[in-house]
Amino acid sequence: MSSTPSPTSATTLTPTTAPLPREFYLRDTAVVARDLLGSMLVRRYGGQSIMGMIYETEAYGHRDDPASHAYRGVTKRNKVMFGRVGISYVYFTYGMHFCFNVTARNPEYADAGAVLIRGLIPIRGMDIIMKNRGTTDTRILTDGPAKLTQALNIKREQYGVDLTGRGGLYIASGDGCHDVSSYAVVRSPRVGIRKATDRLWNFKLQSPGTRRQATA
DNA sequence: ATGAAGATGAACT
DNA sequence: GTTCATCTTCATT
Repeated sequence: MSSTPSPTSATTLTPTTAPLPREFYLRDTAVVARDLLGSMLVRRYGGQSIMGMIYETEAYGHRDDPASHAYRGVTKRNKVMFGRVGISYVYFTYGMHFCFNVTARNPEYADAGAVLIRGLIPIRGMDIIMKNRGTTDTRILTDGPAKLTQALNIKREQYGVDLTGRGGLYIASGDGCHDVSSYAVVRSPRVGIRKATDRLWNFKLQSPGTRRQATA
């Protein structure tokens, strides 16, 4: 990923920290995924504050989406995908990694759905992020779904957390931080899955002036 | 009880 | 581009 927005360009202004309201997540999951680009993931614990701007997301649907955890119906793991929207869905994968999603769906036709957060640009709490990640290489701090959970200390305890309040973990509007409208949004097939590759449900912000990459 | 796949990352060639 | 570290979840026996 050579064309992601740079950390320095996003830290020029102070962002708002107002949580996105519940209604934000009561829309088509893919629309929510796209609209989350440019918003802020906020983490507070131990008296410290970490914030990152979301630049890559992925939508996962309900029973009609064979790539989704919700495809085969409710299980102990995925039950929050069928509950209230705006809730944290954290799951463990590959024996060592956590991934972070926010539940979202249009209740008119979907009974489940979630948006996987795949990439952040660090905005605040760089020292804590580096400590949590065990590296000072700013290029690789939060550029993957499991890297960002490690960077923000998101684990099983954050399963089911309400992301619409000012708690220890929430998502805020990015208003005032960065003019996202100046970025292109690139749509691609979802990463690491082999089903439903015709759905372009991976969304990425791309810096202005960067050539759009071919996406099969 | 058991097995296979998996929404991954790091290190290496 | 390849390999491996490593284990939960779910489906099947």
